[in-house]
Amino acid sequence: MANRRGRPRSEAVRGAILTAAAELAAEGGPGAATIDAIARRAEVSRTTVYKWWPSAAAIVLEGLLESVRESIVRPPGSSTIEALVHHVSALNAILADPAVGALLRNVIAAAVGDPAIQAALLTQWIEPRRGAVVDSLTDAVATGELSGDTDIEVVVDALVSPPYYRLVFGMPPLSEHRVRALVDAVWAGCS
Amino acid sequence: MANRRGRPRSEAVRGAILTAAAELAAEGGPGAATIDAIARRAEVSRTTVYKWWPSAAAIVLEGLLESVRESIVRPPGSSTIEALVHHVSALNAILADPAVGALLRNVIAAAVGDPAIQAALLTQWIEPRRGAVVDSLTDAVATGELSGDTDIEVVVDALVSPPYYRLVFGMPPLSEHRVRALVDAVWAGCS
Amino acid sequence: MANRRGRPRSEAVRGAILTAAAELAAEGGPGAATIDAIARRAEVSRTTVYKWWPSAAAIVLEGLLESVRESIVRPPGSSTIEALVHHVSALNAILADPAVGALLRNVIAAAVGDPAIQAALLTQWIEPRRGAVVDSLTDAVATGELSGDTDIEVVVDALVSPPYYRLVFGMPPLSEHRVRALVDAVWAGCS
Amino acid sequence: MANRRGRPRSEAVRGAILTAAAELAAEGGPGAATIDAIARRAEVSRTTVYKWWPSAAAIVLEGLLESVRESIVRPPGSSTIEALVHHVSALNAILADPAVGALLRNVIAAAVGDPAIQAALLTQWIEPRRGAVVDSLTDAVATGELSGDTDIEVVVDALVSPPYYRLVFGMPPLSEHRVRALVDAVWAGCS
DNA sequence: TTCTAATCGAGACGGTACGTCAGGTCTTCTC
DNA sequence: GAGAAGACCTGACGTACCGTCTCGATTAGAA
Repeated sequence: MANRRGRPRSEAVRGAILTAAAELAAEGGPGAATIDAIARRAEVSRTTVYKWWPSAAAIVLEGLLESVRESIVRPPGSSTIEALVHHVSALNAILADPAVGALLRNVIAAAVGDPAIQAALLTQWIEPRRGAVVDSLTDAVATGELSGDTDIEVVVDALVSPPYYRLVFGMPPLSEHRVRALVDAVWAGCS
Repeated sequence: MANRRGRPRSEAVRGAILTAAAELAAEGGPGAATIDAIARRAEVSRTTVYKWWPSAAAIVLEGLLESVRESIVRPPGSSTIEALVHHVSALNAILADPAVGALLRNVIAAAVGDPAIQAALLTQWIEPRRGAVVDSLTDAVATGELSGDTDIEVVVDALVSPPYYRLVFGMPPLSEHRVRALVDAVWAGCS
Repeated sequence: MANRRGRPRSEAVRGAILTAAAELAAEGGPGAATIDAIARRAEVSRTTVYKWWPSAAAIVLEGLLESVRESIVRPPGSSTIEALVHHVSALNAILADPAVGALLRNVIAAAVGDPAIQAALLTQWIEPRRGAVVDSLTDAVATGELSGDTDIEVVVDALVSPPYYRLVFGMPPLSEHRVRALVDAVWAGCS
Repeated sequence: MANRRGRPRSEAVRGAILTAAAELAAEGGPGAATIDAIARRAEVSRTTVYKWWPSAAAIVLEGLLESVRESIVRPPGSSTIEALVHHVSALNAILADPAVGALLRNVIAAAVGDPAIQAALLTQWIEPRRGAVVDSLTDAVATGELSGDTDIEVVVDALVSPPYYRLVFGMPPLSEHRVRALVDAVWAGCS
């Protein structure tokens, strides 16, 4: 396997940029996380930033995805309803976290009007998470827990959209108790 | 009756600005609806725009609110479930409308990082609509259709957030049939 | 003689405007004496100002001319040299006065690039004063005090330009003693 | 020898800006030489102009100083009076030149109300020129040509201020013959 | 070791939009 | 008809950030 020639990319620089972007986005909103400001805070040349990312939002998104890489695991040996509660609860906790929530809001704002961010957000954030819920529900249909003519997409929507909705509009996040109530109601309604 | 002094505000100018902002936001996203561009398209002086609105997003929001002023009416003589279907269906239709949906996405993006827009969006758009649903559900509790310990906020969230979720992330809107399935499931789950 | 119709022009308004303009010009230089600022300080409508003067500099000039209307009188029974000293000394005193000097500097700055101000400044300020000196020198030629081939314009220039020069470039004004030395030298040189 | 890092400053850009400013100031007066107009005519970005100069007048002044860098040389082997005639004549010629005269008028106008321009004008234009005349006169005192109690400042004022005076008030410039007469008269008056 | 290719840093430059200010014009009402 | 009040347009202001560019300095593997 051939090693590249030339000076290798500095991991320290990459990390400093991701950190700086995350801090700025969390503190001052999308207006603060400009490429200029990121470069200044990371003590890095603007040129270097432009070399690796196309926009400030792309940096924030990359940091966001890196910080929440795990967490789509279904607890082994759990019932369907428990798996759903687990998933929605975890999602809700992530979005309610002030740091992560602020980052995601910034990325969502940037996705409007930047198709690249939009696509990355969809394929790298939304779809994996939906997929996990879809899997749980598909299993439930297979075992007969759920009727075969259940519209799974609708159920997923009802389960996962409330946390996003509250985040996006700046409403207080759902409590653990309400998450439980939400999943119970939806589950009861379709089983 | 006291007549105002000075030259009266031109309604033509206001209309041209709202229209221009709506067109730009629908066409090119939040990046396109700058105050400069709005003033140019409306053939109006930039200073005039600044005199009446604090930001481009405020213009878009005002136009949006003006264009969907009605539409929170509960059809008379309807059952609770019918009223809910009516409401969610209407909401979904509004958000699925390419023009209105694009405008709202822009406003949502602007609300991140602009507390004034955020507050206006919440009090003038979100809350009235939630209120209508809350009313229907409160009536249902009063008539015994719904159990007294139902958490109404949770039910509202489950009903109204999916259309926003799909709009925000650029997913295809819910079909009429799926709206019906959503309301049925949630209703069944909590009654 | 028929009286004019309509409301007569308010003398109070005119005075307030002239005063405000003079104060602003003296305090903050030409940048401060804008029509907006003058109208604000005089507590007068901008429209009214525009109705009577074409520019801020015109107001300052009018106030300036009004404040130094007299002062071109030759002391009776004086010799030519005494008359010259009197004139240059008076001119120097006027220009050295902080208030008047500041106003004149403003008007001079405005005259560059405003032909109307330029013409008014020349005919209403410069020429009357030069005329007085020219008269004294012409008399001196007539009485034989001065040679007939003296170039009077040159002598006038040498006498009156230093105070303006020092005002325009912000140099300290001539002392009374130096004014005397100046007139003596020029007089000695041409007689 | 240390080489500079970064992209070197474009001399072409600097020259284009100075030229454009000079042309605009000469043509249209101080109102025409705005930074916007200069940038447009020089086909240069406005931000670049702001990077190097604080105001339009500073550009005009820099161009002016550059265009008349030489010209304070005393002709070798000349008598004092010849040196004075040479200097005043050269000064008068410069100020009478339509291009240079217009530029200087603009700068003078800008110096009122801009202390930085005022100071630069004084130290970089006025004082070097006065200094040359002062030197000639000091020499003359040393050689006994001039009395020791001559007030040199006064003599300098009498010699150099007339050309400025005529320029500033838009009067026709002195002819060569009148310059000679001026220097002769002042010299005769103090020797 | 030297060459070579890449990263990284510094800074100039052309742009676009920002929000503000002043100059003017016009319209309406009041004295 | 004078004056007040205020809407509107024009155009320049100075700033911030964008993205591109041209350099020099640094750091490695490859020749």
